[in-house]
Amino acid sequence: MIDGDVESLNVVGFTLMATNCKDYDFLEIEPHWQSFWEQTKAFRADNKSSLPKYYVLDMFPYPSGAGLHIGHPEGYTATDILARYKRARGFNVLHPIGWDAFGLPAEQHAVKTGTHPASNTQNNIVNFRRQIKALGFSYDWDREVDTTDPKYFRWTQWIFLQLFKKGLAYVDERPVWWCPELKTVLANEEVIDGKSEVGGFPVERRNLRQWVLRITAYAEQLLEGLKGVDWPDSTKRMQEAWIGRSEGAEVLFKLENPALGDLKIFTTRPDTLFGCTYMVIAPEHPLVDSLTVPAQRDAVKAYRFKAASKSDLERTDLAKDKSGVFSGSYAINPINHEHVPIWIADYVLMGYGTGAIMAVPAHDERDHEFAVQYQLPIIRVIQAADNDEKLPYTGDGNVVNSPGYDGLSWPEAKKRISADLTARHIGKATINYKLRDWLFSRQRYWGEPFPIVWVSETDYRRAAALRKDLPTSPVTFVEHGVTQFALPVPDVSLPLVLPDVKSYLPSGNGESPLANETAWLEIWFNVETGAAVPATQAQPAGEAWLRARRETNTMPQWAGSCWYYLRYLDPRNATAIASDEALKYWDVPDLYVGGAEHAVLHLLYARFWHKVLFDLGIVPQSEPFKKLFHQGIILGEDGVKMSKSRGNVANPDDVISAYGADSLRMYLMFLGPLEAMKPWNPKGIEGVHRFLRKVWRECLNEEGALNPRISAEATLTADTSKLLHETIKKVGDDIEGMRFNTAISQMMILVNALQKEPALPRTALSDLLRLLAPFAPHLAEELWARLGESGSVMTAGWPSFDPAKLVAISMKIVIQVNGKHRGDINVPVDLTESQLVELASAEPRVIPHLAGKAIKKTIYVKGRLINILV
RNA sequence: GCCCGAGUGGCGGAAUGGUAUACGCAACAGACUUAAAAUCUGUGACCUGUAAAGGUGUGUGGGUUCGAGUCCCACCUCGGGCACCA
Repeated sequence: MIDGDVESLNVVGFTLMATNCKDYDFLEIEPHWQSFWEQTKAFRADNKSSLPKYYVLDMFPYPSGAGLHIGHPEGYTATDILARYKRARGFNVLHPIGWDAFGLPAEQHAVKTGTHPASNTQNNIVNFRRQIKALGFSYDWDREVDTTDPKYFRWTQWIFLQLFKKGLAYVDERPVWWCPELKTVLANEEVIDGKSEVGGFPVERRNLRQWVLRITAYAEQLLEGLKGVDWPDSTKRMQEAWIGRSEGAEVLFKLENPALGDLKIFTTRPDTLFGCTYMVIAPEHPLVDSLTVPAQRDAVKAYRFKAASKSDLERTDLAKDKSGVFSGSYAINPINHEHVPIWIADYVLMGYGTGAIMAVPAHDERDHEFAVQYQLPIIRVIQAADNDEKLPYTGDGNVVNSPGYDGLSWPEAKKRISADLTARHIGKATINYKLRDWLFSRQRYWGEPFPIVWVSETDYRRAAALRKDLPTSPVTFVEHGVTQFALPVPDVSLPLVLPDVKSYLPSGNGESPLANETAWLEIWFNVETGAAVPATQAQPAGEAWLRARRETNTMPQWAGSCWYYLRYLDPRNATAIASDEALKYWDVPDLYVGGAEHAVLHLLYARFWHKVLFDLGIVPQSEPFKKLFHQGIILGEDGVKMSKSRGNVANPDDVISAYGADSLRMYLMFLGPLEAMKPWNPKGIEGVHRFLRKVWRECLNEEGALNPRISAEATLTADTSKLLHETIKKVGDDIEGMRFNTAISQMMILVNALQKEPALPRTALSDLLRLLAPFAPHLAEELWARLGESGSVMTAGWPSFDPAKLVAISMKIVIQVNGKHRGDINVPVDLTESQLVELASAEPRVIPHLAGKAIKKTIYVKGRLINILV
């Protein structure tokens, strides 16, 4: 439907029209109201509004062929309740959905069937959309995004170009899984026990040309930014551990052979420098060859070969046994001029620090294990406070055996030694991170193509003269001895779409299927317009035309999901990722709900991109997700993770046809705390379904007409009236605190009480339906209309409670004697403590416990309990 | 190994340091019905006791407190994350 058509629907007439079913026929009611919401565009969010805004975001799904998993509606129901609640509270709510639709399964499907992954993806999206709409979620469907839509990924490519121009993207050789039999690169999940998932062929590590993003440049900011966000502590800690900041020092060790220069090491414990008895360098360290003496050459060569053939996984699997080989060379400890042997061992990683360490076996467990195995000396330099003689000792203590520093506490010694090394120009305090740069390319078809072409050095110079937007230092890669230069396509030529290919199989030489599309690949390229013609044709006339080869890598699935929350703000904008006004008005999501499995990667990558966009002045804030919440996993009936092979999968479609979407929504929320892991119980849904039917019967009689107990003049009994106000308060508080299970319990308690009322005021039911509407919106709409209320229940606002009604005239006081429960009494609220003690002491159950004893002390907790100590 | 989180009826779970087991499921008994379904009412931790009542109970053992499921210490079990990070 096109904007503006809404008027012609005669919205008012439609609104008042409920179904006329006699009993709770959810199969008729739910589609009816879904189509009402859709046709009236009831959930459209306006980018201009005087209302306060509320942006609530779901992690958008990957539209798999299996359809919606029961875990999807769990989180989606939670955010939908909040969205509907906030609307009722007068907020302009943005609640969008979309599809994270690039990815491996669609590509594998294409390889198998030969059909374009786009068509399979679209089929899956149609199915997902149908399922999500059947749940009655209040998404603004005008803002739907699809990461595989060129109008969307145009901006994914554009953001990549901003990173590229800022010097945050580069090309390097990186190891990937390679299957010689299949002649293809495999993803981690396609490798099972060292064999390919398809066919079970052996796989190996092989270096291939990859795009890498310099996320390490943002390590400090990514760490710093965590302090200000409202996230689960465990997630923050995981990101902190992933970034892995550690403070220490780089120290230069001179080598015995001065011609070889210095060996630079990183240590977090410069205070233990006197305890260094040997050095270790990684097998990949550039100095390995020159440090290896002739007598050790064969042993080192064999060791290096063994280490190289090990995957990262194997290297860490073998973590228990230390292995290594002596190089034959020595380094000189700069602080005491001792000569220490240099070993080569794979427990030192080239990718961390400097790939070389000073080993202090007395105070490091790994060094100690290694030293024991190879009989290397061990020197204690930290004395344990309790004189613990056991080594290795990694606790606190004072420095010993360190002339000039003895007696200092280790942090003090660390400071002093670092300073002394700095002064002598043989070391300096440094910070290291575990965080690695982000491998950002895949040798696949179904991903965003890189908006990059490769040209010769001469052509790059010509391009640089015509273009002002190239990075300060060019990105290059040496292939077959020739240096290639990466040239970005002009922004105006985006999107760079995927060409159709004859086969979705990889090229066979480690490149994506795109490498086989010669006409697309080898081109004459216009550096100013981005236009291209196949290189087989004659070179077009003009300065701007260069000979180029397109980049054949595509981007990983993360790319599209790194910024989708921004696109929702202004999804049809053709000139920017979103307008400045939209970015300012909606700001970042007020709440982001999704699985904890994304605690590190997605959330870290998206934060990285956001910070880059912030530095470029494109977004107005430095963190994308203010508040984050993880929903727990829903397990199968057997208490085990749902999986097809176990046959314990619950299908939302089946549940909807048996009980309705409202029951499913209610049950998912009633199951337990949203963040908890909980088993699915098909019987349990009966309970919430009965509750909804009970609500129906409170409103309507068996003929579907108004329940005769309802009238405008009726009043509730005092207790139920108080309960109604308590419920209004509690449901609101619980929704804000995301405690949906207890909100539902409270509504059940209220309805149980209403059932016992002789007469029902219409206002009480109107309040109840407004409380229920975020949870069971279809039923609430239907009953709202049939109760004769005007408009949609969603526009009726949130009911308010009267604090005065919450105050009781009498109170129940629990009596304790010596902390033990001995009954309770109902007393007026204005009773004093001494009056209360007097009354309590006279209670038949209490008397025997006080008999013959003097009251020593009484403790009165106002309105709750009196504890008498004897 | 290290870092988190969690252990409460037959089950899912509830409980600002203040009546442990709300709400729901399952079960049992009863009402309505020719019958069933639906609906309604009631029962429900353990030990002693006819009962009234008393005692014991939130993974185990200690502690703080007038009072602990809740706070502190140690341990056990389960779940999640990380894993030679110098």
